[in-house]
Amino acid sequence: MPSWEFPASRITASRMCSGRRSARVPDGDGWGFCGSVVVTGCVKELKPSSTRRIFYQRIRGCFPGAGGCMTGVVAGGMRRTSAGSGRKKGLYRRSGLANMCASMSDKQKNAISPRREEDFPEWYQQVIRAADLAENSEVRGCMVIKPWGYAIWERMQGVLDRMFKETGHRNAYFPLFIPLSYLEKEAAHVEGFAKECAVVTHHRLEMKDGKLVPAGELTEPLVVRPTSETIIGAAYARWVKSWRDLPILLNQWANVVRWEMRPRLFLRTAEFLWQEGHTAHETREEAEVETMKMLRVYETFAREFLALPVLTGEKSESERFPGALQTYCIEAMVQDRKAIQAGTSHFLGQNFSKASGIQFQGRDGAVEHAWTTSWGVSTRLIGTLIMAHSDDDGLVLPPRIAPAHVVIIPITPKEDSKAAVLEAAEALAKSLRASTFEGEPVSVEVDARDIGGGVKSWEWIKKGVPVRIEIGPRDLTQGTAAVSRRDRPHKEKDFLPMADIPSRMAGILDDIQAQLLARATAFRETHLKPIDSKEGFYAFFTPANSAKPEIHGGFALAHWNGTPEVEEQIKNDLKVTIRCIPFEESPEPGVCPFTGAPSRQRVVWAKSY
RNA sequence: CGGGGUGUAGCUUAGCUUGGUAGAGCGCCUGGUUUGGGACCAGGAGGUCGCAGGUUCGAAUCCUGUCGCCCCGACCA
Repeated sequence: MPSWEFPASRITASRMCSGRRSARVPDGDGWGFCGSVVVTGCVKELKPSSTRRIFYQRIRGCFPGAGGCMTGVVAGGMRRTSAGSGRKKGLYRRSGLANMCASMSDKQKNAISPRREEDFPEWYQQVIRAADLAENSEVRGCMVIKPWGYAIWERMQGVLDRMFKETGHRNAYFPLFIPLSYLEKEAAHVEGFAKECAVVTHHRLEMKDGKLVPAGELTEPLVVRPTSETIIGAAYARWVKSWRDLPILLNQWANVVRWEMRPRLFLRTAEFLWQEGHTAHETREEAEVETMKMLRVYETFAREFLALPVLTGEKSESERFPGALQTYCIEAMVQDRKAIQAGTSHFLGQNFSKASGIQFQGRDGAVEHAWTTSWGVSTRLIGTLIMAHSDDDGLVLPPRIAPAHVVIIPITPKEDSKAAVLEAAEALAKSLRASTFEGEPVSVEVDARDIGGGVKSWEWIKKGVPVRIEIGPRDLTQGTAAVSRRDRPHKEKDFLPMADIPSRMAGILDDIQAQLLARATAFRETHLKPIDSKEGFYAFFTPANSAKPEIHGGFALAHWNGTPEVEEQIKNDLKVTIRCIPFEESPEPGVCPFTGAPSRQRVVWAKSY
């Protein structure tokens, strides 16, 4: 086996025009390498104006024993060999080529390639793939949520559902299809959702020339729900007659469809899973209290279970839910310092009750419109979780939301001790399951598959299981087991007395949970900055390398004159928006750095998902 | 919708300029050796080269059309 030497520092990740993951090296010759590197096509022109045409060239080397292929891009002199109309295969051909090879001494240090700082969006996709959470479906924008990903969602559902019940809500289910006319009822709502609706126009298929074609056109098209305010509003209108019928406090777990232009797994998909709470109240105050109460539920859930410190506040007018009077949000910062709206709670006023005719006779006998709210979180929380905590070895799950707390990996190098090791592993699993964490039995997986121990460990690292326990023959004689934590470097392991492990597990899990929250909080604090000048603001949000922006920026706390025009300008200039107007006990007045106009308080600005 | 790319096995892809039996690595299967951190050896399965026409004795390769996907923009609680 040859050894692989390469100046790894000179490779940086680059998103090529083909969209494939690559590595980039400076052009030049003479980088020695040994082994087979397969050169494929040219993908990007480097210096079109140079006398010698230089291109980045995508290369791919397959290295025996590397456990995978390496991709890279190398610059070399290229020539264009053919052109013409139509599809061009083999447009570019290799003529000169700088030698290159990826550093194999650097291989497998991390499970995920590229690393976060190299290419955050690509890293995100690779984490999902490595942890086996989900994959893209054949229908653009839709995803298949695989068992491990769905298990996380089920955990979220379980906790949230309990919290909703504790706050007096019950579950119900409303139809997927909404009559087109319902959506027309609320003007702002139409405006907000019309552009991304899937519409059902037929109810039958007929065979024509061997092809199935839609037939049986509907008299009124049906919209696949992008959200359910209108159809639930229609039901509430039927149900509410008297003030005694109020409040109605319902939630539904459902899928919704919004035809997104640019889907990303979990973050923005055409179809996604969520819960939507819809309540109707007798008074404005009651509805406002409800809106805020559910925001607090989300905030608590994010902090206590997902280990996500979230900012809470109100959305500016331009970010408000279409049809709402006020939209409140929880806003998280993820590791590329961007903001992500992780949940929203809307005070809808009487807009929807007027649109749907939710009327009741009040205590004074007068007919009034109900006051409604809606609030929701979605599978986007999974994406948020991934981007907030995961590292270059894959997913990192907070124990309180992890589908499994512990995985036990029996190490069975010798046939004669194998049975004893497996038995010990099962015994430990049993006693662990008898112990509790947060009032629930500790959930344990025993991975007894007959494959290499290293492979097995890495699989669970990538899946983000909080605690791994290895048990081998040596442990049997010593009465110990090797305990590793996902929040610590993967090589680190504590040999704990096996008998102590069940009683200590809850403490370990608690500590991991706390560490993740502390880490995420410290990260956010580091990248949350008060900014008072326009120059400082623009500098904060301008990457040093505009061609391939590095991770930069964060949350800027800046004053604002309160007008949408300023927001619009900033958005156009920097792609930065107001994420929320934080709730302030005592707002600090100041001066809008963009206009010089007076400002009531600082607001949170950031780039966002 | 505009601009730019791309399509060969589950994944990453070679082959195309110059037409002649479709190759590789990873992954997968089988057997053996292994196993305390991403194993090795041997054997094996897997491809109507996106689709449809055309040129040709012969097309992954040339031509025409078409579809999908990716990136940038527009758009987006």
